Amino acid sequence: MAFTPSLNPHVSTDCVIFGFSQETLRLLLIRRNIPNRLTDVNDIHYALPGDLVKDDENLNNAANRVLAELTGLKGIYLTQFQTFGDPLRIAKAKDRAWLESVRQDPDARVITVAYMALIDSQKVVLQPGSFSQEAVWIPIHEVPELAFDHNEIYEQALAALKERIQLQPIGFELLPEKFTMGELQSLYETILERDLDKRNFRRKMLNSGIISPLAEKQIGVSNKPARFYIFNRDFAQNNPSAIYNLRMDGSFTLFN
Amino acid sequence: MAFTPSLNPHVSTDCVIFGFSQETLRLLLIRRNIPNRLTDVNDIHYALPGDLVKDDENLNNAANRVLAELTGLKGIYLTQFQTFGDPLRIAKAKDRAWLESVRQDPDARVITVAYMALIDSQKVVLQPGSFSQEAVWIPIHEVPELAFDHNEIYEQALAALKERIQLQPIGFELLPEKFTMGELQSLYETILERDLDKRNFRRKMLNSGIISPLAEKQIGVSNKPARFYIFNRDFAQNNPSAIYNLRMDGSFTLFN
DNA sequence: TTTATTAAGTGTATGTTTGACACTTGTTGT
DNA sequence: ACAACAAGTGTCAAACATACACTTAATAAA
Repeated sequence: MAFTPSLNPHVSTDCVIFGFSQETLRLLLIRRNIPNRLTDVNDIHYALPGDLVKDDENLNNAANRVLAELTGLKGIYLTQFQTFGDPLRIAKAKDRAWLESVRQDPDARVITVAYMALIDSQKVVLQPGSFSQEAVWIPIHEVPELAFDHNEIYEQALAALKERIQLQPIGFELLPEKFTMGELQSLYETILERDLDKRNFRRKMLNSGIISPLAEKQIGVSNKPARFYIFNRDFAQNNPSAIYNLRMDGSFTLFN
Repeated sequence: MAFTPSLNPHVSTDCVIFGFSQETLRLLLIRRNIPNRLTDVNDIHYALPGDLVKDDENLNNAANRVLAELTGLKGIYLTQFQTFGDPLRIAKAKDRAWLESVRQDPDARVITVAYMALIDSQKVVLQPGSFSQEAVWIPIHEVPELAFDHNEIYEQALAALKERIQLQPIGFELLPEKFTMGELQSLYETILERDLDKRNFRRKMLNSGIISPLAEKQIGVSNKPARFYIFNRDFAQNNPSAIYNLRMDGSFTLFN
């Protein structure tokens, strides 16, 4: 029986992984050193971490596998946000030489399911990369030109993050267990790209019940030590919109 | 050169198409009459409309094509909301007999990019179906058991609709050009599954600037005729959160 | 022609939340 | 001691949310 080769596309996942440190939102990227045949100088290629989805693997598992291989972490906040499938999204790639060196068919169509991950970057010990790969944290305002359509994917992820943080208490995923009010506010200000009033922010957060103060305070800082707080994960799950001042009838308000 | 058959999955789009008529939110489904080999009685199978993505087609185009073939409509509100890719989502299908009758490899993996469409159901003249297919509007509370994992997809779509209508002025996509305040409120009440106060609803909608009153009123109704309003599409695009009482600093409130 | 029925349309008073704003506190470093 | 630094705190006015009931305009029925 004649077998007609399948024209089915490949399916991959790409992970847009956000971290937050030193008052800066950062992106975890893969860096490759690739010899450029023309210039004989090593080009540096950055890309979102990702991989083909395996035959027996569902999409979430594929994304979790990519994340775990890279960071060694499991149980991270990871959510699908959009699927990209332009027929030419791979063929249009600028680093075509590299593509040809890596794949049998550089023109093959690849549809990618993009995920957004939020991690406490302090937890991450970047894993030694397979191949000549290396993972690096890049501040979001310094993201270079990426492979394929990864710049677009990243931009969509950032937009999705900005939107979702206004609806769900996901900011805490980017902070350590114990955090100060200042860190929390700085995180929100960074993502939302605007200043928030310290007293109003504090009032809303505390009134919401979504965080609890600890007795513990900072030590060794050369100013008044800040109190630590923890995120009430259970409370948040039972009161999905708590931080947004949920009213009795379901409406709510966002932060000022 | 030996050719290894590709194990790549198929990729399809499925469309969850919502309409609103007679105070009821409805779903546009495909109905097939399939002879059941065992019972020799025709089974009725319902499914979400969908199709494989063609080689040269991007995902949005594929979804738009499915929608246009079914309804004859273009330029409809259509948005990707989630991708489903469990390896067994097709193989687990209950109507396996049908699957075997239709496809070479009933076990082949299919990853589907699900879209949500909102249409003014008055505009739709359902197209004569190809094959023994027929499109039908089913009230959302009467949705039967669907093919594959389509019940799950539909439920996710409904949840996404409920969430998005609280953030974006998309409800108008389900209404005719000219609508009454009562129709609009009824639509919101249906989707949000709760009653809204007539006076407060009216005040918020009008203050928002997102709709404008027309001189025209209902005729032939056996009660005080309602005024018609139109959706200010341009205004809404320039003021994305207008209906939610956007404050000067970006925060907003939802309907009460 | 009167009366009933139906849904549209309208205003106000009270409580809550927001938004704007500046000084004091507690720690380390000099 | 004191300088530097970020943490932490309270109030008032304006805007908004919530709750609530009667009048109006059309047709249908008597």
